[in-house]
Amino acid sequence: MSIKEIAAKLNVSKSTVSLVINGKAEQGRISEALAKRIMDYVDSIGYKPNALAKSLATGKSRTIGLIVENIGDSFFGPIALYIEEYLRKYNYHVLYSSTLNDEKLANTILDTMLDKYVDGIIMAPTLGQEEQVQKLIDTKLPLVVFDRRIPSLETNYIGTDNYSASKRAVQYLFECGYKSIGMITIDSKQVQMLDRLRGYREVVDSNNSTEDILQIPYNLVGDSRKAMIDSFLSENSFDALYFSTNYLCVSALKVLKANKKHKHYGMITFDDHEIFELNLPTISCMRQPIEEIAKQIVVTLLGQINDHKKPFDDIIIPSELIIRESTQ
Amino acid sequence: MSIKEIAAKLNVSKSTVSLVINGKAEQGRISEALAKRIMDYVDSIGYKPNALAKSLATGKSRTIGLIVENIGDSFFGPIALYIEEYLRKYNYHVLYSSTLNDEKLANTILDTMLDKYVDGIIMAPTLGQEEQVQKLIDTKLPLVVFDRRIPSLETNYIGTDNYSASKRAVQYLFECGYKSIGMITIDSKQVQMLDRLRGYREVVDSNNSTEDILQIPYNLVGDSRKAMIDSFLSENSFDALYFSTNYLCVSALKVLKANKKHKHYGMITFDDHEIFELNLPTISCMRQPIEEIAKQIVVTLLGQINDHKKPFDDIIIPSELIIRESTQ
DNA sequence: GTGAAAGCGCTAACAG
DNA sequence: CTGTTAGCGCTTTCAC
Repeated sequence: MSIKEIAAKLNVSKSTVSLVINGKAEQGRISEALAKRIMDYVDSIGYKPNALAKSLATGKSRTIGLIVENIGDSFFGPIALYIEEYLRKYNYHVLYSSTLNDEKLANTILDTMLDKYVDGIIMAPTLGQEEQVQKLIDTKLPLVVFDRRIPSLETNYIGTDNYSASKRAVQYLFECGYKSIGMITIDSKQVQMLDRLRGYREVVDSNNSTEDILQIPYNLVGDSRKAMIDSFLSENSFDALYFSTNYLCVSALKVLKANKKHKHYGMITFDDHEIFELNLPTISCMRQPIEEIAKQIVVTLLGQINDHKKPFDDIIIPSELIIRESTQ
Repeated sequence: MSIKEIAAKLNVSKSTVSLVINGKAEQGRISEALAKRIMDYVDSIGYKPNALAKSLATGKSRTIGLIVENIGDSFFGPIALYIEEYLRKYNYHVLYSSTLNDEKLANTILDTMLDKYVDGIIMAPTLGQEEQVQKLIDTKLPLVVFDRRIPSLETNYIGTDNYSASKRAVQYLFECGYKSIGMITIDSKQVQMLDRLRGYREVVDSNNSTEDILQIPYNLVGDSRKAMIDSFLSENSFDALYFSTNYLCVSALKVLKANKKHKHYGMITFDDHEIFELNLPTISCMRQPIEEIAKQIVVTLLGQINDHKKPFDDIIIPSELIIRESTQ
């Protein structure tokens, strides 16, 4: 049933029906009686406007594009859930895509989202997307970048305090009495990873200790990754480990479990994981407040949508040190 | 830039441009020279058609609605990732929503997806959605139900062999020499849970053992759930435990870790979880082949989209018994 | 107070 | 071979 048919049925014009349906009866100076008659009929047949036609006419789709690295992982999955929940409150829907850190794919995704006329985009960009994202910014489409900043770009950003949280984590290891701390991270130019690395270096230096860093290629997974970690542990003699992200720590736990020759290390990692509460020992970490991040993302995006000239936000939400058994 | 402007610029008509752009130059009997001239221009200005307008005109949105319980969890997250990847190959996009098992919310979500004119829906229904889903089926919109079947409905379904996999799991515990097996499950009418329960009961009976079942309310989480498990363990004297799903097992592991008075149980659970490989002991499970499930969902949905009269599929993908240390 | 009409950008039948 | 035309369903301005 379309607005046209309703109009025909009621012997009024399309525009009258449209105005009433959209609560603009007053402004359209429709008589109360007519408005009620229309509303009653509309309700009785359970009419639903065609969102597509509406979007085409208004230029607003009430859909937000969400581009993450991997919707199935323990960081982006929950983030996506919260984002969806907050957006729903404002009657927005979510079109999502995972880039799997593939720059080409990420750009294709961005293009198709623009085709679909989303009202805004939330993204954790991959490396090498500067140019595309700059173009996106130039279109003035409301945009929020999160998790991984692209330093050269001026836009809204929400993320955690990677550098200082990293410092706090490593400093805490020293305070626990560990003398020599190895770091395992991803061999990536992603800013948040570089910041975490920088934090580690500074604290190690200021404690007059020596750096021991293992950088693992991003796409090296499974056994090859474990093998790298295994030999890193064998060839060095630190007494504690710091991981730049949770899945590296999980890999290391698997290595430690499989190869009993390794000693016990003090351990702390960036990002929490359900495993860390159950492992023996339980694992200390710097936890990002995921729900808060999601909330700020939505608030910032809606702010931009409602006022295109709003100055960009740059919101840093501190991570929290969760102390468990691995740092005792 | 719109098709109209291109037409004006090139002094041809809109329809000519439209045909060429959609690769229908031949069928529209456009001269090769003209087609090339149009394509060259279109490429040079990087023209992108407005997907909204196209959808309105064709009635196809190339968007699929995905409705799950929780996009952030360890089952639906990865499923969503794979579904998206397969769908992308066919140039479809995904509009997703999490129901959090709330029937009202689930129905609202369904409604708004229909408004957006999705070309098909993939859903794991909540309880109490029979009526709504039946209406959906009546609309003939391509639909695939997965994970949780609604027995009264005739439509496409993809899921695992809950009943027989459950039997295999429990039987395996008996074969390992355990005599008395407790089951911890969700107090839910969801078919897959009932099937798993039924599998347990039958095997326990056929082994002349006794049933010991703890049914936990779905929305009881955190400490209250753990408390229930704790007292269940204290009040009974089985030597092995069977869990109907992974997060219940995770809760139990936390209880066992916290309360050292409990003995060691043989354990097996439905659904794998990254934790199970790392726990001490590692946990045996029945693993659902997530990628295969996602693939079949997409294949089935696309089949239905391409041929509305295709008979419904009902595909059961067997789960796999993963034997680890907890059953030794 | 109400309705006619133009327009959002595209498709597709049909006429030349 | 190519262009005209009439929609898709809705919004919104402006004239009556």
